[in-house]
Amino acid sequence: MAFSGEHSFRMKALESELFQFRIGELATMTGASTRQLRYWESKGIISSLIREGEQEARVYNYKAYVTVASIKQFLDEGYTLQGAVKKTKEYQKNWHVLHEVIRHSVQGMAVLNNAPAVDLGFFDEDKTQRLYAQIDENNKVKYTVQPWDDDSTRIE
DNA sequence: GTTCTGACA
DNA sequence: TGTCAGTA
Repeated sequence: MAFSGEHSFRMKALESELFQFRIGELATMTGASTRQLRYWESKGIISSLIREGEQEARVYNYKAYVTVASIKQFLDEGYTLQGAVKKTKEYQKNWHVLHEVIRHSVQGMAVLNNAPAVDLGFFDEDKTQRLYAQIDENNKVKYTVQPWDDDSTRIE
């Protein structure tokens, strides 16, 4: 059966400089208060992007989000701020592994057998097969390896 | 309406 | 850390 993928879009890097938010949004996203975010920044635990003046609104990037989300999680688990920061730093050393795997794996959406699928990229070194993930009626993830067809319609 | 800094509890 | 004040 020939592969008939219809790639609707390609995911841009999560760390894109376009992926930014202000303190209120970051607070909502992570559950941390704006007071905490400012306090942590004053302690050098987190950092926002460079501001023109002190009165300018803070802008955070994806890295700040991941850091805050991690600290907040450990805080909720009962760690002190100091402990949560320590834990976060320990994991932070290895985040590049998760980051690279995700960046190289999830390449976008595709349509397989008339059903939505996540394009997980090439399955083999020779780049002849591609891995796709789909979910069934019970939301269980199913993986499918399909021969890569260079002639398939693709939107870059 | 949102964010900023500083101050008080 | 929450909250309120007075700004920008």
